[in-house]
Amino acid sequence: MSNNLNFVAKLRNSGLRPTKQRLTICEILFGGKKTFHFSINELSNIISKNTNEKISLATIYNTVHAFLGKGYLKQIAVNSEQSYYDTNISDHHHFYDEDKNQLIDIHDSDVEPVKINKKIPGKKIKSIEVLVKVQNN
Amino acid sequence: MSNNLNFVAKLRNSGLRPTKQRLTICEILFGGKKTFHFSINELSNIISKNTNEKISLATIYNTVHAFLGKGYLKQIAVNSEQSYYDTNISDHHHFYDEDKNQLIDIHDSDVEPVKINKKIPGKKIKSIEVLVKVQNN
DNA sequence: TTATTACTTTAGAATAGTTATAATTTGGAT
DNA sequence: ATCCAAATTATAACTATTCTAAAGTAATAA
Repeated sequence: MSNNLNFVAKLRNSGLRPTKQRLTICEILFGGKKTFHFSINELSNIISKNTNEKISLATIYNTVHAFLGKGYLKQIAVNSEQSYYDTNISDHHHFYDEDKNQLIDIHDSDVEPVKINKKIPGKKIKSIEVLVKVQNN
Repeated sequence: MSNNLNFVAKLRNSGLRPTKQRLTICEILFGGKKTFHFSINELSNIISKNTNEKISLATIYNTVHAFLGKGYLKQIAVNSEQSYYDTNISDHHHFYDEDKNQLIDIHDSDVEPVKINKKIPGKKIKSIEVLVKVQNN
């Protein structure tokens, strides 16, 4: 609850009304010390467990999409039946544990910068994502 | 049709019965000079257009999964409503054109090798995929 | 305040990709 | 030719996501 005013400002600054639902979701996504990865379903469960409020799935989808659009979240490319998001929007990459279906950060210091020596005419690079799939050995 | 015997051998070697459907799909996937990317839906359309046979969707899914499991295909990590596969199983990476929903190869010579200086205990690296998202500028 | 308006939330329907089911067919060994 | 396990098939079921239209709420101006 402590960051509430910050979140109100954050939302207002980006043209999003600070509704109760959005503030609750902000608190969960950005109110902790650590960043984390989540799917819509996982976020929904976190909301249920940590609050008394009930936020509809539609709103969760809407909010996550809005936050994505504003750059407050990053979407992570994994092959999975569900989409994964990251509250850590800084440049970094991921391990994907195929046994546990779990994402793990690779700190930027642990990867040599990826250099692409090719361009596509008329296109600009929006993001570079490295996914390292791992499995039990 | 020329490669038919090769495909029969290829399938037999991996413990898959060389059925008519699988041979047809082999011909389409591996019979051309160029490798390519496809979704299940696209593959289904290619089959319809290029052959007189009708292969059920279930079989297409089954076959693609079987080929994936045998390492004859690679799955590409993209955020999309559908899964993408690649007949080029060599190490290489991709551009993803978000405007056209289209994958484009990045030849290995166009990327510095990605070096990961971190390990996960008990896990081995299965693949390293770089996805460069591009959009119109 | 209150009224107005545009934005949000919501439940539930609709959609799309994928997987499961159960019956039929087929390949390959005997 | 016969038999059995494997493969194919149509279709049902499932799951993630998006859409819809109605009801609620925040911001603004009077």
